[in-house]
Amino acid sequence: MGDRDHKNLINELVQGQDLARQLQISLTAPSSSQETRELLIQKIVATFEKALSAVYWNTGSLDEPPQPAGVAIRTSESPPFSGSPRSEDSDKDFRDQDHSASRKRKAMPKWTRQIRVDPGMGVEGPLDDGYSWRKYGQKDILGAKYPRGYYRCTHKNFQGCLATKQVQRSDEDPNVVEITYRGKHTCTQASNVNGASSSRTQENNQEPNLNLGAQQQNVQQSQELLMSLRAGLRVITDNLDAPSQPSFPPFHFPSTSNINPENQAFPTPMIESNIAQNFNSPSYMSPATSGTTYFSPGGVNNFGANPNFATSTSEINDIISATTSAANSPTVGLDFPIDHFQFDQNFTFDNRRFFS
DNA sequence: CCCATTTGACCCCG
DNA sequence: CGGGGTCAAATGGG
Repeated sequence: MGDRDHKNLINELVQGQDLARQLQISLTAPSSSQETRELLIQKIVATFEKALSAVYWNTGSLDEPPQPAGVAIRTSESPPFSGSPRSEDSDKDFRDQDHSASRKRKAMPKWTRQIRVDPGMGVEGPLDDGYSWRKYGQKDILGAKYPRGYYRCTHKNFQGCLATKQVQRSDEDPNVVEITYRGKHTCTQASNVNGASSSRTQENNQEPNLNLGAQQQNVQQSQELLMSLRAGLRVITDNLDAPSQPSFPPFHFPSTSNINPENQAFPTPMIESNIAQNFNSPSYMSPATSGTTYFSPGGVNNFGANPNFATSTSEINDIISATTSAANSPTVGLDFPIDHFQFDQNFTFDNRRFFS
């Protein structure tokens, strides 16, 4: 798979190296602010995330051939998909699609990682992650003390990005959040950097390596259009949505068929991170204690690091609210400090443990 | 007014 | 059946 993946991997690593150096310099430079450093760190972490995910995807495909899931290749796996267009409205269709979708989902590789969030310093970090997620559910899990939150890529509808993640706080260590990712992001995430007002402008950062194909851009555009159309229309977006394949190298899809880009897994990076939410532990924690954070990598092209937390403040709120809700306190201020997070070393990939 | 989250209902799967 | 995951109407915030 990829050459391209390989390249991306290397690029990420190089990038990370470069960022680390910048950080190094920054540390000795009195002028640099703490903020700057944090930003660098964030970027570095994002870089690692991307690199790791690239590795996961690749290894997954390599190592787990047997697995139907096919990590990387969808072709094999999903039987015949028909196009799955989705129209949001028709439930029926939806459901049917879901079936197929569910299959696909199952097939999709998934990996879990634990992130420890220590309450420590207070930096508020916006937790941004390069991806934006929309929460679509929360459930109490059998043995778990904390509820599990379900998130999916915000762009799912328009770009067909099937990436989802589940966030759950660890029972034993409240500071640890377990995040399970499924599916790869196929969407383009724009990160807008400073934000100017809501610009919809998406700039593209440079990053030569990964540009999305023009097609993707188109996709985005269409997406935007759709967005602009308010709910109400049910457009048949079927055709529109699925976009993504263009730039992916490995295979192209026979164009004729519809689109279902979705399932593929390809090599591209993805990742992200988020926040933990659910904290409602009975035992309430002092504000300081729980933090959740996370960040994540950027989408396909940008590097993730954007400092902004545009992603979803709501998540944060959720967390907070969840946390507090138990206690019943009205929302407290937003932030709590998130300080730093570190990854635990374990990753699991489809049930397998990846590295120590 | 718009939209993400909330939350209970619903569905699928084991 | 029951658990886990998703949907979708209602809710609340900006």
